Amino acid sequence: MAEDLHLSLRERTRRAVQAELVDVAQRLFVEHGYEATTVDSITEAAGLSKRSFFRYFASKEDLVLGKYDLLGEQLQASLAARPAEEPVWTALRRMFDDVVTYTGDRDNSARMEEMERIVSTSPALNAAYLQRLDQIQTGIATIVRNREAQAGRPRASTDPAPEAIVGAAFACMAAARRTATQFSDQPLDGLLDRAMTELWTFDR
Amino acid sequence: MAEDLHLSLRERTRRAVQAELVDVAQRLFVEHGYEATTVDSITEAAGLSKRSFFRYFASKEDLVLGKYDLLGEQLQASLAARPAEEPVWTALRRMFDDVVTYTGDRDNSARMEEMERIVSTSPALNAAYLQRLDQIQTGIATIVRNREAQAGRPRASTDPAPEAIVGAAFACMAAARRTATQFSDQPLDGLLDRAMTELWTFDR
DNA sequence: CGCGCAAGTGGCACTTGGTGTCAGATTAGG
DNA sequence: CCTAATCTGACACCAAGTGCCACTTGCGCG
Repeated sequence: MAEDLHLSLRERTRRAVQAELVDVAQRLFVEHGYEATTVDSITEAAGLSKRSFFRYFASKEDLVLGKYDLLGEQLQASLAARPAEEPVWTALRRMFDDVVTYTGDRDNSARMEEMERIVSTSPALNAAYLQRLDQIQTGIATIVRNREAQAGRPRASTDPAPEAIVGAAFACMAAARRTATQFSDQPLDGLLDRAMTELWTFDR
Repeated sequence: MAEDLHLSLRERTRRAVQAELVDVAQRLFVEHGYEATTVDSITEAAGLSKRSFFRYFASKEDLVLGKYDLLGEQLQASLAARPAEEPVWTALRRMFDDVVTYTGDRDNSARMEEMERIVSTSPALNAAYLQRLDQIQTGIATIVRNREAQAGRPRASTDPAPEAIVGAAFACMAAARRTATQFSDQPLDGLLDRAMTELWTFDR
């Protein structure tokens, strides 16, 4: 990792410990399941106290879902970088490109799938996951509002449309992801394209 | 309540106790907040043991969110009752009519709003709420699949569109609800109509 | 009517996630 | 090298659940 040379020793060790904890925990989760793996057993396996564990992660969930905070910022940045005159739906589709290529990457996909199975297995984790997705959507929606204003189509604050279309885009993503995990031969980008295109072909 | 005369005494007392617990708990939640209200304080105020509380509700969350299970079945029934030749989007809009009129009812709206504020205030509750919504959507999506097949447009199981459109409809509902709670003068049905109509007017 | 069984209840101990506190070790930086 | 900020482990503590057991209460049945 060459991207954190500028960080202090403390920060580097902190990240190293954090990564190690995620690694150890993930192994245990795969072996025994999320709920059955106690924080104590993780700390024991990693060789630090329970109290210190909660200094690295706010909660057991946070250890699994922490990366999604980063994802949110990444998506926001991607959308903000899109040209203002681009249609909203297209911009949202392009915004997803990062995560699509990331999950398509062979190196990460194995770990990712494991984690995904763990998340979808545990009700508590799944709930927390949906919560984070919801927060991300809220952030994206305000960017869409800005875009609309910038493109000469200002939206009243009583107009639910921006939140609605962002929610629709994420719904397409969720549907595509679920289908992709169920039928592992289907590539995610194709499914996402399909979902986001077919949505408009429904008759109403 | 005249609808449970046929139930046994045990079942009736059970429901009565359950309702009473919800009532007592809600009062405490409003006064002190959800997290700050312990199960012990609820059981103390209601006059039964903690152990029995968990025989009435699987969890503290369940006390607040239990009714959403009912809502899910209700929505499924509403959608299933819609004529098969009706466009999907229209059917989904009509499906929401029940919940719209229910929340518009002056009697329930006060309690409902309180509960909604409690749910949106507590992260844990909010997460569990989203989880339940997600499950409801999954159920609705299979019904949409059946409808499509029945209307002579069978969908392959690798087609993410049904989940996507259901998710889009629920996204509109969520956006409308949020706007409605923020601007209390705006009626929910109008906002929902607006969200579900405007969604298609976005250029792409 | 009363008897026996199923179901409901309370009390208690226990597990697990998570927090407050404090005293001691470690590190940064002048 | 010394001091102040930071990190750590240990311990006590709280709240949400669960398992277990003894006890009571309502229900069906002869």
